[in-house]
Amino acid sequence: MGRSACCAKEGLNRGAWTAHEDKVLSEYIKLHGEGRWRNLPKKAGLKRCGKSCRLRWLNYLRPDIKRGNISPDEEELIIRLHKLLGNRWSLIAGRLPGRTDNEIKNYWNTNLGKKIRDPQQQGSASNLKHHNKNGEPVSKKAKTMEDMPPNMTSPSPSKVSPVVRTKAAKCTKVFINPHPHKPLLSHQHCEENNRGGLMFDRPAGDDHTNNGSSSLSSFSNIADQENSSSDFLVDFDMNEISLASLLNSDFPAINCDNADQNGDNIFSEEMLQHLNDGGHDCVQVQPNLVLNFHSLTSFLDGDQGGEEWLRGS
DNA sequence: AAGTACATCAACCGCGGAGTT
DNA sequence: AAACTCCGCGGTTGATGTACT
Repeated sequence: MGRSACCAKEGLNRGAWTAHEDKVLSEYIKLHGEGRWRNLPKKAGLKRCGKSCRLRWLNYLRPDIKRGNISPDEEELIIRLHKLLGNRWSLIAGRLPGRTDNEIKNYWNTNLGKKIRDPQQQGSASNLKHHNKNGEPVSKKAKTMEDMPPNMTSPSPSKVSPVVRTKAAKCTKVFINPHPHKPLLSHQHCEENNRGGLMFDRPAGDDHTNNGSSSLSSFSNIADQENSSSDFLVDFDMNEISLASLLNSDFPAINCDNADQNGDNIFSEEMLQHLNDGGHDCVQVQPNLVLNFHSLTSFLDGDQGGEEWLRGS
């Protein structure tokens, strides 16, 4: 059936994107929004295929991209979601705000896959890259922020090409917030993307620009504020959702005041029963049902609940 | 210092599904 | 219903960076 041959056209640029191309694409999408990828390059004046533009935007240029280290919580969630979903990277990425399917796929292939295959390796996979001759783990990226160049965008003297190298600065320090309810300048404090901009946490309640991804932003806000803590609570605030919507949602409304401190159950017994009955397209979720991060992973990790739930969708 | 091996990740490729004509 | 277009996904590749010898 009619396959798109856009990438096969001759005369189109391929390979690494230049800063100029990035700028053109970003500005076009800011003005006209995402979508209509096939016609986008022509209208934007880019010599790229639509697919390439889409990929560049989704994986790199999108403003809500979170770059830098995968946190231990994220890592744990990826592992559990992968156990449940397999290589459905886009679904897994949907559960990790700011992360792209490509990034998670790469992270899995380079770190977690090995870790899973070799369960003897304990601890964060990112610390298990290399071993010296004494068998001690040596992180290939074992640079502290002090070691980072002042500006990651500065091309090395030998590289004056306009091609953008899209390496994110990685942070190897862990900040523990002794006051978990105070806003925390967490790991993002030391993240730096290749465009040279430091990413700072937004003040609580600061309604930053979000181009229609409010639920994502809500989740990100909480994640930003309590990122290092594994016990942030996420609160469902909806009356009726479909399974697919739930799976693809980002657990939008946050209400920590109503959090069940035990946080053991994501869903009520009634709801789980409902889910396990199968054949239902929709479930009723009680308002203010409390979800905690570990509960989500526990649920997904369960023998029945998560899998049944997904099968139902 | 140079060469080699390995790790990382952005980008490409091909396919299938959904939507439209 | 068939033909077609567009989009998104997952697998793979290749350029680059880093560690080791």
